[in-house]
Amino acid sequence: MPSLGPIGNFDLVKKINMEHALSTILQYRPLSRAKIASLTGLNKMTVSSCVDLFVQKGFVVELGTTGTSRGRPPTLVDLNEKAGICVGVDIEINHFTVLITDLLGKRLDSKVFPLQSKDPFFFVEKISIVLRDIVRDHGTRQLGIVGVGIVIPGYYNIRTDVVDFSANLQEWNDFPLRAELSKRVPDTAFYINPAPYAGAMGEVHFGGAKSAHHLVYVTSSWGLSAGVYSKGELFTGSTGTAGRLGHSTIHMNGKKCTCGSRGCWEMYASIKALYELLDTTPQALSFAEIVEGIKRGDSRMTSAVHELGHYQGIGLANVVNAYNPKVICIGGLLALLGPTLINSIWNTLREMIPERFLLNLEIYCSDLGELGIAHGGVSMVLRHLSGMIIEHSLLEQPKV
Amino acid sequence: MPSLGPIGNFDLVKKINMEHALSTILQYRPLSRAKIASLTGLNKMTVSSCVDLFVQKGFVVELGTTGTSRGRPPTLVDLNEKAGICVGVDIEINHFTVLITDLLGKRLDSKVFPLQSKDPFFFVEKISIVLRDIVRDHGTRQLGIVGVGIVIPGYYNIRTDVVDFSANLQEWNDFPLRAELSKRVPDTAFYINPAPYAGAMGEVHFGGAKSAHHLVYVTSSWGLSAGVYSKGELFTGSTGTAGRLGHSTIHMNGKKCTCGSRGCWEMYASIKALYELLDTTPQALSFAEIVEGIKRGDSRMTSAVHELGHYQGIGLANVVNAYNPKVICIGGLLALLGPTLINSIWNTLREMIPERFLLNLEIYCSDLGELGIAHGGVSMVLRHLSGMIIEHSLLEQPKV
DNA sequence: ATTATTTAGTATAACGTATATACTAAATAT
DNA sequence: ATATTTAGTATATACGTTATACTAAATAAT
Repeated sequence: MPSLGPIGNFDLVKKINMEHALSTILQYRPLSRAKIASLTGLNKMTVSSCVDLFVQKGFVVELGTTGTSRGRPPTLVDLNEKAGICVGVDIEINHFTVLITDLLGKRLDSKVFPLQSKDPFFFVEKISIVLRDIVRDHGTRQLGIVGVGIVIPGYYNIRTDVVDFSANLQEWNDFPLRAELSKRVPDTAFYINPAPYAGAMGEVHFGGAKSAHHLVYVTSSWGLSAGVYSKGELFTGSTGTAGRLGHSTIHMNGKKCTCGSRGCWEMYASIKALYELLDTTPQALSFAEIVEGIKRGDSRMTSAVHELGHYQGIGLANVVNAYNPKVICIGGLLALLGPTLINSIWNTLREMIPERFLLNLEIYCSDLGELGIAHGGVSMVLRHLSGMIIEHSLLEQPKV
Repeated sequence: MPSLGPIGNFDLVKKINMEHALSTILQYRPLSRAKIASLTGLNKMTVSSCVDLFVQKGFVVELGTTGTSRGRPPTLVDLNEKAGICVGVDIEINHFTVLITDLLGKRLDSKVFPLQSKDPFFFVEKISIVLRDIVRDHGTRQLGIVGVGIVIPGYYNIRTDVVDFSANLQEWNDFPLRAELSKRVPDTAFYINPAPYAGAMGEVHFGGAKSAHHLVYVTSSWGLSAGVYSKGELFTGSTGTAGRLGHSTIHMNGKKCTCGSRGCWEMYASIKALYELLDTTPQALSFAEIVEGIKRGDSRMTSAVHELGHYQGIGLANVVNAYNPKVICIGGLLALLGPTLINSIWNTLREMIPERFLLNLEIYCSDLGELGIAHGGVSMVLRHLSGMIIEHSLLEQPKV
């Protein structure tokens, strides 16, 4: 049975219509009250009462009028993007990145901090200091810190609310990340997701997959894993480890993997595999040099990437079969290989899957760059923006 | 952006609360109005007004009072399961099964019809006659035919509304099944889904996965494919072919498959593969005899099933990684192999996936039997029952 | 220049649903 | 026989949407 949500009453009606009005503003901003009414189907008065409340609380601002057509010129309204800030934190093995944005997701500041220890408490202490500074600097805004999106290099158990890594960073296993953060930085909303989930959300919000209804984002770097976004929300599975594709088998009895199994996709289609194909090491040949070589048309590197693309294609064929996405986005370092990679992926896909099942599919490489995953963290926060604004708007409403 | 649904007004409030009341009746029936109020959080008067409307329209009946506790004895109300009927149609290659149930999904009648031709029009004409008879016999009930759930041996494109098979039954490709059915049997709701999707819904509604939030149902017969049920709804993908796992690669460069690719799961873990392992044919050794042999403890057959289970396990490990389900249900003929199969599946899973990711997982074989898939078709209809009852209840409401 | 027309937005009263309060109904416990 | 408890109903109230009538402010037409 799908859960039924809240019961119907005046509160709910008000909230639903505020949500309609606000979402429309966020999507079409700036626009007039009249436009909101026609877009949403809401009554003019309903729109006015909602918008006026937002304006009164400072979440929405009235811009001037702009008379283009006939009749009384409309008063444009827009989100007050300064009414609060969002924070995205991208944790990697040796460092973490903190990104601060306004309510539109525009970068205000970002900073990289080294992680000298693999102890999760070391990270928690360090980020707490950073966050407390941010709260001090921005806490006076109407909304203060809307939330903090934490992106972790592994999985987070959404049932038990603890970290669920396996191989790398074993020290983090079973660490109650949210609880430890909340203890140190109270009254702050934390949203925690694995990197590929954040990547998917970032692409939908900021990247090339805007408003895609069915997206699979594949982080391809030293490891491989996927974030699945479907019909407006993440597909997490029962505990939050859906999309753990790096260790799915594409070649049983194949190469031994660090995870203990054999023939994992990761062994054939990650950067590690690329270096094996090139029979060299990152020390001898940096990844940037490979990217450069591809652009130059270096034949040895190109053919290695083609072979890598073939293996990527085998795994992505499984992705197509499993999730039937509309869009596949390649993220991580391998995204820099661009069309060279994509082409050979397509070649393999066409060999493996009947044309019929490929008609509705696009594949592209992310171009959000360095801060892409941190922006994904911000998008996890922005997803809750309208709910938070509505909550604040209904707070302390003076009874007449 | 998640779509925002209807705007908030009195109609919506009424519908939401009717939905709460009715769903509670369906789930806890029979029960009193007071109990509905306490379970839903609705006001007593709200519950009364909803229930009274249902009773007046004949969808809900008042049973007698049952005084157990102190105080005025409650009046129990229950769904009037005779207020309409549901139809499930399970199409297979050579025949189709029609199941008629009451509003609780209880079998009223079922019948198997041969399919002498592979022409989809042949099927459509034949089922139309059957359905028109059903309409004639049951059309007078309050709801008439709530809907017809059609289960097809392949995929259905939910974007273009046409059949999307590939290899088997190529004649059906691009056939606009819903349109052709609606043309012949008007004013009837048709719900069309592939067999594994229906299987998943059937298990959630009638089988061993009741109210599971994350289920993957794997039909294992001559082919393999999966239906994914997550958080109260099917995971369909963008066109409706998600879960096409029979042709996902578990052994690249492996056995050539009928689909043109190589190393498909289906080549190693289906009944076809079992017969290859046993080096015999269905003519020489029926599947029923194999099932019998397993129960008897026949060592040759048992070891073949163990090996089959190993290959099933490899594919199911990929299922666990991809979808992170709480429950995996094995359906189709291989479900009859029961614990023998399940045990070796578990052995392989434990070799391939860290214990941490298996803690929240159950695997079982479906025991819904012969009519399981047809019941899945019925569950596709029942999913719309409360909505349909509410719609009918609000129809022709006399204005005061 | 004046008037008609068009579009934006507001004021006000009516509508309809939930809800609180007071009530009746019907049982058991004292 | 009375008090108490629980179920369910009757009635008045509260409140957000909504229809109607209105004001505001622009352009187009005369």
